[in-house]
Amino acid sequence: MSAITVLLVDDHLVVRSGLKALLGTQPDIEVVAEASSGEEALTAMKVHSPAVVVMDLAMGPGMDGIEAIRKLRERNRRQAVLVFTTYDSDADIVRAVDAGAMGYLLKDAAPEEIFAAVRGAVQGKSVMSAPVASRLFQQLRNPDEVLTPREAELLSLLTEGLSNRELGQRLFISEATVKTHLAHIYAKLGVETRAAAISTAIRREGMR
Amino acid sequence: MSAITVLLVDDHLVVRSGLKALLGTQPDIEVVAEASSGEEALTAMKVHSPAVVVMDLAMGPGMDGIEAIRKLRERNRRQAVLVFTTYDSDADIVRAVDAGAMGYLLKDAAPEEIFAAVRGAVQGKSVMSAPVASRLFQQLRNPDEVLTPREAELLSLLTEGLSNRELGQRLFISEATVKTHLAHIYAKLGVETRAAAISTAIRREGMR
DNA sequence: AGCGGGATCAGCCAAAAGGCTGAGAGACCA
DNA sequence: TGGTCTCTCAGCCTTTTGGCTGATCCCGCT
Repeated sequence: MSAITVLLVDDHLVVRSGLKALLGTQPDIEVVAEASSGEEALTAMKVHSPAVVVMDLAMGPGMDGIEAIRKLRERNRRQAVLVFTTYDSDADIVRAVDAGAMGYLLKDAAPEEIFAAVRGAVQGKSVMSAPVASRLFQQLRNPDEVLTPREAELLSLLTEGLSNRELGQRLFISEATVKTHLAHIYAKLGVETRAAAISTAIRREGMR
Repeated sequence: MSAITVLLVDDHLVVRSGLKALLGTQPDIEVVAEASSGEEALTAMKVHSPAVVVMDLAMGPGMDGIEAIRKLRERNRRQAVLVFTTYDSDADIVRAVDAGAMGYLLKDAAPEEIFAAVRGAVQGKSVMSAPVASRLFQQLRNPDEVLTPREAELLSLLTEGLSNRELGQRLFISEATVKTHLAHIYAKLGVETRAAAISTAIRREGMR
């Protein structure tokens, strides 16, 4: 039987090289192409039609990983896309799965985990790293932690370093209301201070 | 002439694997050991005495990269340490150089750049990626805005959302001293509040 | 009609943060 | 030796933030 063909997409040559070396040790897996951007990935896809695409989410300027996944899936739904990234950001996980990713692996995953994910992907199985899975479950169990649109808006401004007064002026609400929203946001994020809120917002929601 | 011996330190197996594959293509460079944490690096150092250490700064829990560099240099100043990391954070650059790093490369560096850095390091030459160098130059032009190593360290912890008290405990200094440092940091960053400091630090320094 | 969630606001109080001035110890350098 | 820089600390005062309770309004759903 023929080997599983794989396309690697990552803007870091070192990471591609490492993945290629790791996957190359498996006789039933073959890396047939590499790409360093979303655009390149789409081209390589047409040329090689790999069975599985292993892709980093963060890819410098240009098309980001999520968008690339969506476009790949639009063109050919048979291809399985595995996300392979450094951070287990809540927002990214949700967006990636929503865009059609079959699996979500972290870069510190064990080689066996990566091999299993690639093999599973071609069979339509979904594989994800333990930390990623636990985050998803936690979100499903605690819908209470989902921010309302207004709260999200406020949090977004908060990450720009505004004071309560400034937030109020920007959103045309009183400082008291700002404080109420903030209290709710802190509770949902599980933090006590605005500094921690900013920090976790940027880290876990990918806000910039 | 014998090959340049190298120790790789990175918590991601994939990255180590990739670096090893890349460096392995060069006849005059030999990867003699790998480590996935600062602690492991110190041990590997004693056993193998490599000429060059290539190390990631961000390494999960435990000893961070900066601390590892400092300890490595304490034990043997002949070893050249090259930082090999994803982000070109101002604060990290200052701290790494202060700790004794010989070079600072980004993970999207070209292979030739990496080879040149390794070869340069054993000859005492300092090599850094273009974005890193330009940051340093910019800082040299505006010395007033350059954070001291201690300030950079504090700012780094600040972005994690700690309070003044926590910062003091973490750094073994009084809260008064923390406030003094913060005042200086705010002045240098051109902000008035800690929230704004965190925000600009993360945006402009690529901190995570 | 009633109920719940979201958004809005107020007041009170304690804790945290920030602005200011001053100052000592140690390192480094001219 | 003197000057400069960095790191350290203290006290005082104002502003900001956070925790708490309670309240009104609107909207959508039952």
